[in-house]
Amino acid sequence: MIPAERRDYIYRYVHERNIVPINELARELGVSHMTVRRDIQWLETEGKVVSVSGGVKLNDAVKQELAYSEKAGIRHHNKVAIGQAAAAMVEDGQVIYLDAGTTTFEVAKGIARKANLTVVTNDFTIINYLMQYPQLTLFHTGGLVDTRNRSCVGQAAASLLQSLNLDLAFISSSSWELERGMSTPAENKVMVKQALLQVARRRILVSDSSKYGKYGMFRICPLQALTDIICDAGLADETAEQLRSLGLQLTLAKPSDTQ
Amino acid sequence: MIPAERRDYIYRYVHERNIVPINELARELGVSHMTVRRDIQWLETEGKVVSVSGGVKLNDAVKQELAYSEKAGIRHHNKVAIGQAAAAMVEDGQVIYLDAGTTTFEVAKGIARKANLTVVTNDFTIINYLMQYPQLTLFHTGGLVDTRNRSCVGQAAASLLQSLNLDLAFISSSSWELERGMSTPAENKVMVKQALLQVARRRILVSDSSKYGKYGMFRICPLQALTDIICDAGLADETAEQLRSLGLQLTLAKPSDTQ
DNA sequence: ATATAGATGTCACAATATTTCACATTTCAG
DNA sequence: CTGAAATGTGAAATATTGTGACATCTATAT
Repeated sequence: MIPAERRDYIYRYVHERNIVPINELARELGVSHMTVRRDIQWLETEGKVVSVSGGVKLNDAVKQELAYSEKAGIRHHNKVAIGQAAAAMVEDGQVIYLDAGTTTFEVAKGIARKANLTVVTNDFTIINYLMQYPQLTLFHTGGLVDTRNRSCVGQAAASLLQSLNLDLAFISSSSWELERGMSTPAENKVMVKQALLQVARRRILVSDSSKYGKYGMFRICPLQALTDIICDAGLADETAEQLRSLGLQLTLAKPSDTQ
Repeated sequence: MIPAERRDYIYRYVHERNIVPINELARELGVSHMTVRRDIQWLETEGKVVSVSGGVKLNDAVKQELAYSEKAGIRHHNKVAIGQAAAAMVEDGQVIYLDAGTTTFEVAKGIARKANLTVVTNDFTIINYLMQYPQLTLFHTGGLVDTRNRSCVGQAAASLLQSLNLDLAFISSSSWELERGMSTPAENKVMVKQALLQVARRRILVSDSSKYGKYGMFRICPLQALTDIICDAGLADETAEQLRSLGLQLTLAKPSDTQ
């Protein structure tokens, strides 16, 4: 059985069963779990399937909301550390923005119990979570709903932001790099992030090191447009040096007492 | 059984029984109560389920602001009926607005499977629910978050609405009356509803008869500013007559054969 | 009100299980 | 035979789960 056949088989199998454990696929196909994993990775980049702990799941349009939660597991330690470092920057009485994403969700967890904060976000999961804390003043940007990311994008979201003054903006990014700056594969996120750069006093990229060096089709800004970057310790020393020489305040967050 | 399977199982199980004790789930699944709790937490952040003391509950009719007497009793049947009558008005390709509230949530359920619709709302529970249906184009108004109602209010929400053209606006109200018109106890809801009246071609009040005759401190509009009213059969004949004589299209929805 | 028991919920940590990563091995096409 | 692609292996990194200690809530009796 050649790889393409096997992937096809997996895809059909998952279609029938909705959720299938990796072990079952490996046994069924008579290959090692690694082969199954690599096949799943392939199918995942095509968006046909989502991997979950222990197995794989259909990416039925109906179940797309899960894309968010699946991502939550990946590089989780680093995200938590970044979130904590970010939360430590926040002071009483400030107005802060949290961009859509799982890393910023960790920031949200870190600031939830602070007093006197105003939090603006375009993310529904974050709003949902923060609504539990009645001492916070919350603001949602609104706009066109991006189901995959459970957030709002587009002109309407950007307009609302432009009418605000923000102390801190925690900006997420799936791709950033020295030469090409911050970029995204989705056009309608561009204007939201650009609006942020205009209205926030301090503009803080929160992104784990696995995103460094990637780039998407749409360019948002050069890295100099930011004031701070919070990343995990996985960033190359050389890169860290270069970022600092651009005048950026770089924080490398270490997962606390991890074993 | 892998985690994703188990969560799926729990979700479906809760769907059948509505409320399920944690112990029962743990026994049924052969895992510890901690695992069940963590699964429930997961489902909860997705808004699929709500945890209650000792167990977990379906999040279909989630509405904190309402007492359960209203949620569970006869009123609920009326809301469902109103929702269905409202959904029947919606045609392919339209742009519709759903106001925050439990009655409009019933409208959302009724329209979820239609094609080619654009739905605008200020309600987070509704957006959350409708995100499951990828064929819909969704828009959220954004604005200041009203935690109690899980929705957005205030100037920012109103501004966004003013930049739209709506075919149908389904408006909820906790108090309406011939003389005093539609009113609300919360000031920052006023401008949202007034913006709707300006931009929607057809302005439809969806409200059960128990709200008729009440009034709140802030006046929104006289009833003539509306074009339609959908209510349940509990409205007095005389009142119905009067409303119709104002030129309003009045629909009295009857709960379908359900007991 | 206060005390108490029993149920329920939270937390930290150890025990398992899964996933990732680097690299050795195999397969296949030319 | 050779190089590239595909696969398997096992150790290390991460995630998930169960356990038990402890906190909190609820109802009842004093």
